[in-house]
Amino acid sequence: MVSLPLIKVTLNEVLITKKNDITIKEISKLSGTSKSTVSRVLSGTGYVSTEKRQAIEKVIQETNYRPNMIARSLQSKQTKTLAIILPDVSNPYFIGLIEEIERVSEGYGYTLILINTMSTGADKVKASDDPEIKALHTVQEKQVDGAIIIGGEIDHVKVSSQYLKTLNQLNKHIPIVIIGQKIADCDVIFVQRHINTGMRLIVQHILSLGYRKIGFLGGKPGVQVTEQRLAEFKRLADMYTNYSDNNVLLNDYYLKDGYQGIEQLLDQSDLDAVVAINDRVALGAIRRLHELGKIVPNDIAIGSADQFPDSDYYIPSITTIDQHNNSLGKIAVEQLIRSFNSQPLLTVQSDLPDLVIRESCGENK
Amino acid sequence: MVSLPLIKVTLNEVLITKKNDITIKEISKLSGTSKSTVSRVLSGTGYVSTEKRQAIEKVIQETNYRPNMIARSLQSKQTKTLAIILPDVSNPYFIGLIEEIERVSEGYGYTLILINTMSTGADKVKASDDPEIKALHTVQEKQVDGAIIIGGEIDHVKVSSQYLKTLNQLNKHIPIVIIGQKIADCDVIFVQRHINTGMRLIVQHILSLGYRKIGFLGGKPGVQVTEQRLAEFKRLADMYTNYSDNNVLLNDYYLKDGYQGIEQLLDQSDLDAVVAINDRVALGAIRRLHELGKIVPNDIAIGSADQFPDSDYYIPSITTIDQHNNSLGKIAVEQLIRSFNSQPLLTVQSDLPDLVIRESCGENK
DNA sequence: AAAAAATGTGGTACCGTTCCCACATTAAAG
DNA sequence: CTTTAATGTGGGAACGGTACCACATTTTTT
Repeated sequence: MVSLPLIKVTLNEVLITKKNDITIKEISKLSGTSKSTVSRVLSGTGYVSTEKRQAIEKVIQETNYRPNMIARSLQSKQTKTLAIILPDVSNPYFIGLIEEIERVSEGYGYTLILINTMSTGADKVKASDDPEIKALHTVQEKQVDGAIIIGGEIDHVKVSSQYLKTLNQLNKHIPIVIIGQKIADCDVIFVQRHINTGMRLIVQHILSLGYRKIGFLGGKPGVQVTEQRLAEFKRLADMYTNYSDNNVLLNDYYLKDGYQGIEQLLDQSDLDAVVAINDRVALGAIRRLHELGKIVPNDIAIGSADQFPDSDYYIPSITTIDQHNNSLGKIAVEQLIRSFNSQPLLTVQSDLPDLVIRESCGENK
Repeated sequence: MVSLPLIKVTLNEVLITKKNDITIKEISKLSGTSKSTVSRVLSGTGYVSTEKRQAIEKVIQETNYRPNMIARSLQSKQTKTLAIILPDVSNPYFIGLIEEIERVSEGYGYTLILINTMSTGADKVKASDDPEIKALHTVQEKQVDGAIIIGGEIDHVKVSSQYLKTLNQLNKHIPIVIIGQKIADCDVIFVQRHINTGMRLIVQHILSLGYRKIGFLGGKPGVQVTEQRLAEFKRLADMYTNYSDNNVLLNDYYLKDGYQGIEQLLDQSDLDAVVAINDRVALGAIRRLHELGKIVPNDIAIGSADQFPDSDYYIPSITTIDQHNNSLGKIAVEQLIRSFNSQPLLTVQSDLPDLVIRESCGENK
């Protein structure tokens, strides 16, 4: 099959003068002063005569000079850069967080390095090939001022000891914030959600509507968020319904997991309501049910424990929990900044998760 | 209202030893050699005796030493860093691109700096406050090796001259790739899609199903992609249907634009099919129609010109165009790398956009 | 009017690397 | 057994800034 030229790239003949940027030395020459004086003008500290200041500013203007942050960082030992490490940028949960972290960092004058660990195609042969450990190495090498880690290895119930060792080692040199549940033997700063509250809200809502045959769908086994939500689900289900392990199916967090999982779950158990781990899984399930001729919520109710964007536009719209995830991003950055300034970290207060009642669980049964 | 403590942050008493990283000098001292020899071991170039090499490697191992990339960058004049500048990370079109760009960059040994220009709350008072110009300044200061720009100012039909000036100036020093439609007086590398083909495919599909009263919904006026798609739509609609300007409503790219827009569009014109600018707008429209008691596609067909993830799970699933957006990310990075190596840029070939037939346009009318 | 303080300016060491060069030493070639 | 080549090693300049210090000039205080 011949593929036609679709993507056009303009061949440009422009010679790119690589990094021949103007330096502070040249500014001083052009303005008839010294490096020191230019530096003083740049930083706005120390004494500079109005005369020289204006001359220097004029030259800076004309030459489009901008200080070289690399040189500055080498001297000052700070890069004004934060790193964010996460396993999957395309996950809506992370996207909101990235956006928020970027926004807040920018406000404090920090630039963001993005490391997507799932992106690595490398096989996990040597420990140094582990993309998550590699990410920590990058953080160290690039001399970032602080790092935020979300999900991935540290989110597992059992964290690899090699990873934990590297993490603790790194944390001696640069402050690290983890957005996730606290783990033992790890002295980094944790910013965590109250997982249980959200799960309780959605289960109680479903119970209040009269459903008593409730299942649990999705989430990767061995991951903290999954296991904690499941534990809370079990606790409540045990209390108020006829709970059985057949009511639970764990696989993963994606659309396809809801899509494939719902069928299997209904095969192994007779249910009238299902709590999905998040809106994506819920959507997958709803879609599959639709194809099987079952209407949500009339034939079966689907609730979700974690709101993702857009789910209010689905048909049916999804009854879910707003975990106020994005606020975690702001807090994470702020704790990092406090840490830079040797300010004590605060125990932050925030709104509780909210139940968002929409269509997918229906009205009273 | 009292807000209960939800987010817990562990107060850690660990003193963070700021950036007292071990240096090459200390490695040389500990191993009884010189800076030069250590450097040679690190880079794997030049002559080093097996004896000394092993001694040095042992010390490196024990001390968890990692070379300081900042110092290295200052000397080598390359940072092994790329910047990606875009207006809105939460836009699904951009997310796929970010993921792909990160993946490919990582493969080439480059780290990614993420700059989200819409995130800035700053008012556009002075030109230097313009977040997009500020982003270019960051790129210059951070000495990145190359930058990729997607959307935003350069995607407008009329680009601000101040911005264009800054962009061209920057491009003299570092290679820039723009993923978007070519604009005049701009010598950066462009990677562009064939917008028209996709629009033609979806319109032809809708025509082939028998619809003749076709509208166009969504997209920000003044933005190239919108205007080009609209122009192609008009051309085809003029040819095969009874076209009127009332059949078109432009607003923006988001869910709410489809949601609000569809009602207004149907008020001003009697339509039996609508092409939305992308799947998000399509979903918004479908949701609103659902609330108004109109079934898609039975009462009205909704097609889309740009596929976003997940839209195959919607009810109804959306008939759309796969623009193969993600491949643009790979190409962008590769052109940048070629540019670093002074290799000529290639006119890349790629698959044509594909029509993805699903449910929202129905079968034959 | 002299002393003290405030203001203004350039020189130089340093940050942690790499790279070039000079100098040893050993091995191979004549 | 000398000459040349290959191998091995450390010293020091450079990258582009900042920060400290010494010194010169002006202004203020006593």
